[in-house]
Amino acid sequence: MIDELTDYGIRREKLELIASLQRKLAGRIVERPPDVSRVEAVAAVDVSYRGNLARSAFVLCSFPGCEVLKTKVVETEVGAPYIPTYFFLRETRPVLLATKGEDFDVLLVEGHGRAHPRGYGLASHVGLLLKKPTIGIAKRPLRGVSPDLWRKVRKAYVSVGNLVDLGSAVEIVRELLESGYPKPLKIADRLSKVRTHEKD
DNA sequence: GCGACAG
DNA sequence: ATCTTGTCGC
Repeated sequence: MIDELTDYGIRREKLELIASLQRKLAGRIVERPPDVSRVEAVAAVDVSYRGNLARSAFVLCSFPGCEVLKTKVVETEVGAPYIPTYFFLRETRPVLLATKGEDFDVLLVEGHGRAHPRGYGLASHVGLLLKKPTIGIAKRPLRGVSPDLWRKVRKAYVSVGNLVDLGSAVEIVRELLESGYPKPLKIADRLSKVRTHEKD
């Protein structure tokens, strides 16, 4: 871990600054119930890694019903290491690249939103940057985070990213479940791991 | 005593 | 996440 930090030039002081930035930006997250009846398209993004390459898959589904309307896969260089609670440093770029130019009402992000030590995970960061409703979906909770900040829906830990409230997030996620996990994310996960290059 | 922690 | 064989458990 410490090697990775030095490799990427991220020192402890730097992380402290980033941590305070997260606490500051957390205050800009808007938690309110969207008009779920007007949600027609839900998107999801997931990222897989191979060496120094990050492969992001974007999936757009109808809502309700969850029929796949569009899929896309893009690749970019990995720019940061994975550090617990600083996951957004590594995955924001790949996620934004995948959603660039796309339209949707709600975005599902693989990772936490407010269910984070500083109330600001990847899903919140992406939601703030895109100014769009985002929901954080994770397979495990982060240590020391209040249970009030997330809801366990089958196999998924759901939390507010931005522009939604927890109740609505849960309501939306419930509609998309397939074997206990949001279908759009399952598809994105699979697509992100699909081979795109002959050399694979 | 160290480390535990989204992907 | 990714690397990787067989193996323990629901």
